[in-house]
Amino acid sequence: MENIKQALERLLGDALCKASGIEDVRANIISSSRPEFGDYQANGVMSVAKQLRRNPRDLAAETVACFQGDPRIAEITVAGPGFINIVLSDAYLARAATQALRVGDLIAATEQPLRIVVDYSGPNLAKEMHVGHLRGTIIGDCIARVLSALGHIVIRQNHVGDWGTQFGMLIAYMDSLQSEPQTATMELADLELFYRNAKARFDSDTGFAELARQYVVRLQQGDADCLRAWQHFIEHSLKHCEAIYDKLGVTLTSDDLRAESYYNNDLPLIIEELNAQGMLSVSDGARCVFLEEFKGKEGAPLPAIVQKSDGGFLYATTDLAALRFRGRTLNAERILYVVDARQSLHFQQVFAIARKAGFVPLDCRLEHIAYGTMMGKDGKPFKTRSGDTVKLQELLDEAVRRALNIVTEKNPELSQEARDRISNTVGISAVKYSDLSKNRTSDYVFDWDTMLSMEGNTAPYMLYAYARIRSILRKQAETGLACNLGEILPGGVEERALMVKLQQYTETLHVVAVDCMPSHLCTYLYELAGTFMRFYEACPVLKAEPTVRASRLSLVALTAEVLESGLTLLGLRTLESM
RNA sequence: GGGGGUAUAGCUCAGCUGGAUAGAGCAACGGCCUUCUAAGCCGUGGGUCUCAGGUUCGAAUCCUGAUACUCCCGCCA
Repeated sequence: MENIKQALERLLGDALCKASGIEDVRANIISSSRPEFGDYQANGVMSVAKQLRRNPRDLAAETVACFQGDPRIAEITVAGPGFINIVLSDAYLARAATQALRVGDLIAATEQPLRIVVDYSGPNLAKEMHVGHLRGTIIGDCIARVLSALGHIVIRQNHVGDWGTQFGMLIAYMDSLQSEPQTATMELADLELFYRNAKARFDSDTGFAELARQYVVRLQQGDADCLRAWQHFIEHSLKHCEAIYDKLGVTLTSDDLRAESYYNNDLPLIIEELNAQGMLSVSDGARCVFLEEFKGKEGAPLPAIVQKSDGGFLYATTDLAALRFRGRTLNAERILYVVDARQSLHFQQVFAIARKAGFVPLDCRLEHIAYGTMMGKDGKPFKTRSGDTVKLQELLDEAVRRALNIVTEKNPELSQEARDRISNTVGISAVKYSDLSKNRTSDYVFDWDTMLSMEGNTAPYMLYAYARIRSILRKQAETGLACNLGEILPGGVEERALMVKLQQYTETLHVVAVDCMPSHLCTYLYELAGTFMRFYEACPVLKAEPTVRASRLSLVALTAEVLESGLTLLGLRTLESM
């Protein structure tokens, strides 16, 4: 269904076409930059006027004259050098809010549902998840939730790293501990330690290193003992991931797993197909694909290596196999790779090769949803003092601990159980929000205080707004007085502002679905919460006279629904009280 | 050497793709709890949008150049 922004774009676009005599011009509608300019403004007239060398104010006036009128619009005026300012009618806003509350469909589904593969999280199972895995996991999860809510068919793919040389080393090490099972179990409990110990042994003990290499070969040849050991290790490591997903509230399940090893048998076929199409070249013994659009130094062609000189395959090969699977078997129409921005060249190459080789249909959209690198406070790539990464588990524990301190300070009367429950939600939400609210594409500075801050533009602010709302509705229920929810009436400025904001929820989600920027949803929800807070300060609900009370209660109920929906799409849990 | 990215308030970041007086939060200062949760609300101060040019009615946004930081560039993922 068309939202108001789309409707304005269409109506004023038509008017602008008539006034200018040009087909296909955009009215360029945005929500107004300042409240005195109305609710929406059209910025498109001026660029068209420029094109036609016409006076922009005259063209704006003509556009308004050509505008056929619409009951949803109360006022439409030309302003400044050629802006068109639009004020929505109070009656329409109240009616739209009433309708949304009554029917409960806050989100207008897309008119063109697509099969969309979202590849995200993809941790390396050789190690424990660290803070660097946070972004991809929660951004991907948010995007998947939003696309799904808009009616797309979303296929989540967790492309975990479970294959390659390091696994030979790890299972060789695990076997070497077989004689002391207790040590093995203990070390496996701390994957990071296990990896470090294995690596140390690998680096210092040449005999062990040789053994590890043999394990890799045996593993790839399908040796049953090796596979069993590998399976054991993978299952163990996956439990770590699942514990994190569970704690984070990420929707990924074991059904979404499609590990690197899944494509193992496809890898030789990829080489064959590329070869059959004449796309392969051999350079220094390695099999490469050279594409014209990628140039290295002095215009020299830039290779993408798909098979090493020793016959081994590389991650480009695996990614090609995954693309082929997604294109041909999953029948994806859009494929999103939520992966670190540093891999952008890699994906450009892989996408180009896959297209040329016909692994994916021509009209399949391939997008690298790149996110920025995590930096230290010094502006250099992030490392702790000891040179390690911060485990994701540690970050989440610290977040919950800090939240508990705050909860205890603010609400000492609450039971231990209640404080634990609240601090768990507040702490985890704060971590997720502080990441989601930043521009996905920029690098970001990892800092405990920023990451775990709970004031201002943070998840706790929005959870607090939500809890206040629930509290009003609870109090109303406690009075035992009947109050018919449903009819929302035009009200004062704060109520009006809230209604305007509420009906912008759908248009926000459509933007997020296109650009895959969860930060836009964060900004919207933050503004919605702020708008509600101002309404809350200015407009008594329960103490208002009956007609106004019923209307305000309905508005409050609708705000609760939108906030709850939006926070859920961000992947945050809500609280009834805090 | 080639290519990509970033540079906005003391700090962390927005800025809807060229629009109106560049916005938030934190930090600082001041005001608001006998009224639905003060994790809140209102107000004050804080800016050469890295620098230098250019394009035009109009630039933080586009183009050119410079500087700083960062990432990637044939057998790791």
